[in-house]
Amino acid sequence: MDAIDRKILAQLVNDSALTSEQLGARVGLSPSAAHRRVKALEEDGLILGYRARLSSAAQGNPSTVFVSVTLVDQRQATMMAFEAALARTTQVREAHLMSGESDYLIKVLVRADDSYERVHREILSALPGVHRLVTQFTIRTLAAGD
Amino acid sequence: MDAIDRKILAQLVNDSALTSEQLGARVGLSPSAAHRRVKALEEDGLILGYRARLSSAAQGNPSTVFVSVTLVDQRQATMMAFEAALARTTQVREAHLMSGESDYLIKVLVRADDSYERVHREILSALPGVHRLVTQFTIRTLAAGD
DNA sequence: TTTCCTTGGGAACGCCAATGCGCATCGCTC
DNA sequence: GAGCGATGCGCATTGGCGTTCCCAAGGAAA
Repeated sequence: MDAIDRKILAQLVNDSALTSEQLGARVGLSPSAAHRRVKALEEDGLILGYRARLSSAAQGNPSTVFVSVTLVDQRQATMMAFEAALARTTQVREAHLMSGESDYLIKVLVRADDSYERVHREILSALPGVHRLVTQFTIRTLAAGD
Repeated sequence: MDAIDRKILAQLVNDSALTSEQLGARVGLSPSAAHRRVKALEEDGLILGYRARLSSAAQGNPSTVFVSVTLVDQRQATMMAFEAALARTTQVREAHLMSGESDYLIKVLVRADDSYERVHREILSALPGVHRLVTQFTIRTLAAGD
């Protein structure tokens, strides 16, 4: 991990469809050297994989909702069951165990052809161990991060 | 946009390094047909691009912090200046204009070799138009979403 | 100084992306 | 119901790029 590796990672985070030739030109390396670096970064586990970035339309023009979740208790079994159920939902895109008032902060994407009322009732309220849900609606998202 | 296109998008979101042959096999199409579909999805703007997914180590083993931001006022100039400054930071990975108490909810990644105290003092507090910052720390992140 | 190790560039090889072609299917029109 | 255009498939081909080889250059250790 030197300066060139960091430049390579920065480039590939922006656009992983670059050819080795283009990548090499941007970081000051020959195509073969750049390619070798990338392969090494993959094998070292620094690059986990590659994924397509979808337009908002391709995701159903979703709106983002943040929900603070409080569980009925903080026993390990309760938390594990809750987290396992979370992983099976498709709407929950992020989940963080939080310090402070509530237990979890989750980010939920609600498709435009769906309703938050339904998601709240059928999905979120149905999660095991949920005691309280506090919803924060977003008006506009600036940087999605993904 | 039919069922096959949706399957293709689902595959490429998970792994965009698939060859056309692999992709075709997974969605029930020949390599050439799968390739044509992908190109069409790109040209229609449904696929915005491709990016590498980095390991936590490659990002400096960061911890996630959510910050609720209240601005001094909600004049358009104030909000635009704040948002423009946000876009220039590297630590802020997500930003949402929110309904309710505070104006923005932002997700901040703090590298393990950095300190939130410094980020709070030198970066967040320095953003233009900031009136109040309320920080929520994460203990553990389950699904990063990106 | 010699040797080894790392990392670079250049070139050959093989695979896959990219495209043209023919054909099947579907839907519209007469 | 027959004809026709459009759409989208699979197959085959080509060319570009990923992949891997080899060799050279530089630095560190002996």
